[in-house]
Amino acid sequence: MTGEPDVEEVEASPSTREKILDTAESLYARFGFAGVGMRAVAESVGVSKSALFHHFPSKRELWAAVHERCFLEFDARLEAADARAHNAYERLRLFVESAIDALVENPARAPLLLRSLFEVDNDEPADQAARAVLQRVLARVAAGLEHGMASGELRRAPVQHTVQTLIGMTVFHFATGDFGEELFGAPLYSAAEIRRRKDHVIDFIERALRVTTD
Amino acid sequence: MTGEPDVEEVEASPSTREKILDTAESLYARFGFAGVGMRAVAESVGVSKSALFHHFPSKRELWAAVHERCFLEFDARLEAADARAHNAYERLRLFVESAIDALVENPARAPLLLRSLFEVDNDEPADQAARAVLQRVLARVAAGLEHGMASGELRRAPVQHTVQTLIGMTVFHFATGDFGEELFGAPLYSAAEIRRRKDHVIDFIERALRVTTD
DNA sequence: CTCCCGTCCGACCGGTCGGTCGGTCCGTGG
DNA sequence: CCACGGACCGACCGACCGGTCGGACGGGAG
Repeated sequence: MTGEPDVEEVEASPSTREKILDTAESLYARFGFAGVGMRAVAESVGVSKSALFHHFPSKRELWAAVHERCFLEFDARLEAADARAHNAYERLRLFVESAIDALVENPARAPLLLRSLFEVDNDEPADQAARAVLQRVLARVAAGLEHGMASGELRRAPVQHTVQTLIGMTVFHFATGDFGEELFGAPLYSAAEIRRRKDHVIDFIERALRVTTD
Repeated sequence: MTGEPDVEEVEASPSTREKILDTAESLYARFGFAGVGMRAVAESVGVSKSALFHHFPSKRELWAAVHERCFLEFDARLEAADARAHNAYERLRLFVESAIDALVENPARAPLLLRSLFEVDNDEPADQAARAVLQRVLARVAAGLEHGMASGELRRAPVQHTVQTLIGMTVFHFATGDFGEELFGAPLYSAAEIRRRKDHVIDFIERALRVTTD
């Protein structure tokens, strides 16, 4: 239980395993856990189903691995933003910008993250590690908000509700792929539309949360 | 009363069909289309699978019927709110309150609505009717925002982005069932937490969108 | 009474699901 | 040279999938 025989990533075959994760990521993002069979993943990667089970012991663990990798990337972005910020409001702004950057860099991430937030896969032991990373990400955002409110830089508001609102404004928006494009009549992930989303979110949270001292 | 003109629904068997819709609604909300088999629905309702196919010709049409019923209820709420409002900001506030009321009345509605917004089931002919109702709901919200901005009651902002934000603040929040309760440490659907959510959303949109004339 | 029709059922169909198994191929170390 | 182990494959398993079919049951109309 403490430490597995083989150390972390052996990195012996970066190709196949990573390709499986990439492929499964986009498939799970589009169709969800139940909507994607191991055969579909294998065929899409270009390997046999047996090879897939050679790299991941079960479907659930593949799902969990995909999520954990996604959350880790997300966490790294927010951590960098955290360190770069000089005050609470700037931290909040950087959180939003880098979260959207991370979401936009890989269009599968938003739907994937959204699914993990509202689908009832929890209490699954295989997902535990990924859940832990996700909790870390959310705790970082909550801590940023709490600190800003305590110091008077941000308006006092229920922290968890604000976290939920921030997720809704960022993750949800970029998760509405086809529907969103139909609503906007333009590609959701174009540079112009991304910039507009960032500006809108930042404008919203500035008016709603920032305490103007000048 | 003897020979009634059977224009309305025959309503001969309100029991079974409605029970199927209710059961399928909560199952689809939790596990999605691919995650719920017809056997599971039938067993949960307490009828045979054949009876299920007697009332709905296919799984896809059951899915569509569940969604259409949900969206129609939603649309009725927003229509009532629309008629009750005396100005643009009050309309917006009533939209939020009645949307949350509709979401809270049946905990399956938020996840169901969320799924239909970001899952790629569109271009399915069976879902067309439900999609149309959904479009009507969104058009109503967009029209309310546009009218308010044109009359100067609301701050100018990209309408579609604001619609997305409103959905994110309401639907997404109540769709995060288990996860949300874990985050809040309290039942998401308790009266107190619902009130808090309403207050938070209304506070947010007031600061971000309302033009104060006084 | 018979006939019909809506409601519901058990049994069954071809196909797909996650997962297993035996075995092949190949690079590496002794 | 051979032995070994990781990567990979085709064939297969029982369970389950959406959907069909023939018939049972019961109440209302002729």
